[in-house]
Amino acid sequence: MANPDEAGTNEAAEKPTPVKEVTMKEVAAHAGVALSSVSRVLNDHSDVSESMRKQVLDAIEAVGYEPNLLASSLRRGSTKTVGFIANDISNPLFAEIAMGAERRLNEAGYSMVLTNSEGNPERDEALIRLLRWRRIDGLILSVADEEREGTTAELAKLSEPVVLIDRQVHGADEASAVLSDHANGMRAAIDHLLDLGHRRVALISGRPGLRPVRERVNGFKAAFRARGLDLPEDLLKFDSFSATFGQQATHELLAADDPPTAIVAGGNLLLIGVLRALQAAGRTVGADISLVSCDDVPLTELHSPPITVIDRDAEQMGEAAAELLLKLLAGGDGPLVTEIPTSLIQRASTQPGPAG
Amino acid sequence: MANPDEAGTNEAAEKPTPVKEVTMKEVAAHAGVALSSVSRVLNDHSDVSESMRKQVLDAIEAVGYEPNLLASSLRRGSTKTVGFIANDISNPLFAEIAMGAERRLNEAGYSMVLTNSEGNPERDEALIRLLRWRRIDGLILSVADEEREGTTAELAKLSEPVVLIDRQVHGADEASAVLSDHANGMRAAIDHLLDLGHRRVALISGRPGLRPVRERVNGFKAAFRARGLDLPEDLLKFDSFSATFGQQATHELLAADDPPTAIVAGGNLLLIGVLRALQAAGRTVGADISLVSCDDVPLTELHSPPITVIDRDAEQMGEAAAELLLKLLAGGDGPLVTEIPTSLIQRASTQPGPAG
DNA sequence: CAGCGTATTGGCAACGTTTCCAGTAACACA
DNA sequence: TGTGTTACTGGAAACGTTGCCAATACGCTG
Repeated sequence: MANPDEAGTNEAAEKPTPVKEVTMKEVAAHAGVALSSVSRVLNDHSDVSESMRKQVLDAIEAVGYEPNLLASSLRRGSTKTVGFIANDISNPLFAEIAMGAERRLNEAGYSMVLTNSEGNPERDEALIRLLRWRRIDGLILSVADEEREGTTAELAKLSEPVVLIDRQVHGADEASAVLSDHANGMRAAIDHLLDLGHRRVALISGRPGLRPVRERVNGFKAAFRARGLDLPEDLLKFDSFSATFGQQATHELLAADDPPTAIVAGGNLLLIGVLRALQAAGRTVGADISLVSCDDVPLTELHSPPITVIDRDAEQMGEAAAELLLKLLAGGDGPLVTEIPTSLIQRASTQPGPAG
Repeated sequence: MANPDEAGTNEAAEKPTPVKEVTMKEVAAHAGVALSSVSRVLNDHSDVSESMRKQVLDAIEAVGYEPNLLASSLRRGSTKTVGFIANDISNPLFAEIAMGAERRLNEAGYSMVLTNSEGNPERDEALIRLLRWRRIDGLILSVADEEREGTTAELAKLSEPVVLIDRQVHGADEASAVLSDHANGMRAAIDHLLDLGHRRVALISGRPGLRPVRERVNGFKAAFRARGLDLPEDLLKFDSFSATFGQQATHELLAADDPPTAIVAGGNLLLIGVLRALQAAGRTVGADISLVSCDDVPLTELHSPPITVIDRDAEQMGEAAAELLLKLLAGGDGPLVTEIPTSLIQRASTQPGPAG
C-alpha cells in the first residue's frame, strides 16, 4: 500500500465521493412516470391525478429527492432572493433594520443576501453589480454616498425593484424608499432645548451628503428660525458617524471660547464618543451640559442620567422596506414611499439652560 | 382602439418589455466567434489568443453583457454562497459576528445569505433545509438548541462544510467550530468576586442547553470548588437570554431571604433587565451590589459606574468562523476548531463584599 | 359508431453557462 | 512531402429545472 492515507481496496467505490445528486429524473424513473409529471406534482399544478401525486410523492420519499433551487431559479427567471446593502450591520440600527426586513421577507418566501459596504461608495457599486449578476429579485439598500455617479449608474442597470433606506439618490428621484421623519424629530428636540433656555446648542453628525443629516439640519434650522434666533453656525460639526469623531468634536467644542450648553449627537456611535469626551472633561451630563441623542439604544435608557433621544422604530423600518419591496415584486408600480415617524423621548439628560 | 391602455400602433414593439437578456450567445454572435471562446475569455483560460481576447472583450462592451451567476453556479456546481443562521442578528453580539464573517467571506469572493432563527429550533431546521436546497457551498450557524434531533438530521443531510459558532451539536462531535473560552472567563470573574469577599454570588443566564451556559457554569463551579466553598445553588437562575428574564430574575433574587451581594449577568440583553430591576429597587451598582456582565458593549463601558465584564472579540469570532469555513471549502479536512479567548475587564461595578 | 370534450400524461425545448473532445491551421523537422 | 507538435477554436453535451404542445384515453352525445 503505497499511500497509507488510502483506506484500502476492500470497498468497491474508489472515487472521492462524487455522490451524484438525486434529481427529478431519478424520481421519475423510480415512479415510472415522466419528468414533467414530477414537476407538476412538485409545483402542485392543477392537472394531476390523485394516483399520480401519491406515486410521485412516494418516489420522492424513496429516493430522498431534494429540489435544486438553482436550476429552478434559472429556468423560472426568479431567485426568490433579495439583496441588502448597508454601511455596517454591526451598528445596532442597521442590525435591527436588517432583522425586520429579513423576518418579513422570509415570511414571503424570500431569502436575503446581506452585504456590508463599510461606508465605502466603491464597495456599494461593486456590491450592486455582484447582486445584479446573482440575479436577485430586488434590493434594499442604504447607499454610502447619495451623490456618487457610479452608484446611480449601477442602480440604473438594475431592472429589478429597489427600496432605499433613509436615502434619496441623486438622479433617481423616482426611487421607492423608507424615510424617517428626521426633520420633525430634530425640530422637536431643538424646541425642547430652546424651551429649557439653551441657545448655544451644538450638533455633531456625519456629512450632509446623506439625507438624515440634511433633514436634521433642516429641523435644527427651522427651530431656531421660528423664534427669530441666530443659528450657532460654529457649533455645527459634520464629519463622520463614528465614535472617534464624536469624541473629537466634543473635545473641540468644550475647549472653545463660547462652548455649547447643550449637545445633540446624531447617532448611537457618535453618542459613545461624546460621552467619553464629556467624562474625560469631567462634565456631568444634565447638570453641566444637556445632551440629546438620535435613536434609542440600551445605553441611552440606562445611562445616568438617562439620555433624551429622538427615537424611531428601526425594526419597523426594515419591515416597511420589505413590505414595499414585496409590493413592487408583486407587480405594483412605484415609486412607493413610507415615512416612519420620529418621537422625542425626554429624559434627565436635558435640563434647564442659562436662559431658562 | 379597443383597449385605451395600449399606447397605439406607432411603436414597433408591442410586448410589455420582456427585454431579452444579453447572453454570451449575443457576445459570441457580435464577435463572430464560438460560445466556448467567449467562455474561455471570461474565465481567463490559458488557451486564448490575444486577438481573440480583445475581440471578445470589445463585443462584451458593445452589447453590454452581464454574466449570469445563476447559470454559472448550476453548471459549475458551486454557488460561491454561504449561509449564516443566528438566533437574532439584532443582538449586537451576533451582528458583530455576522459582520466579521461577511467581511472575510466577501474578500474570498463569497456572498452570505443571512437568516434569523429567532431562537426557534424548528426554524433552524427549516432554514438549514432551505439553504441546502439553495445549494450553498457552506454554512455558519449557531443553533438554537443543541440537543434537537431534527437539526442534527438536517445537518447530516448537508454534505457541505459547516462551522458552528459557540455550539457543540449532539451527535456530531466531529463538527468544526469557533468556541469562546467561557469557562476561564467565568472562572476569572468569580475568582475576582470571591477575592473581593463576595460569597452570595448569583448567576442569571439562558438555559444550560447551550454550550456558553454550560461552560460558564463549569467555570462558576470550579471557582467555588477551588476554595472549598459551597455553591449558592439558590442563586443560579436559568431561563432565557432576554431582558425580561434578567429583570424578573433580579427582582426575585433581591426579594429573597438571603439575597446575593453580587450578580453575574450572562449576556447583554440580560444585563439590561438586571439594570432595570436594580434601578427599580433603588439599589446602586457597585455600592449596594456588585455586578459583572458578559460581553463588552457600549453600555457596560459608559454606565455609571462602568461595569466589569467578561469580554471576547465578537467580530474576531465571525472572522475566525469564515476562516475555518474557507479552509474547509478549499478542501482542507476537518474538524477544525478555533478557541477564542475571554478576558476579564475589571471596572467599578465590582466592589468589596461583606467578607472583604 | 362517429365525433367531441375533458382529464391526464409524456416529450422536448428551453434557461445561460462550462467543459470535454475534435478539428484546424501553422509551423518545424526530417 | 509527410509527420508530429503546438496553439488555438468550434461544436455539442451537460447542469436540473419548467412549461408548452401534442398525444392518449375515456366517457358522453347524437
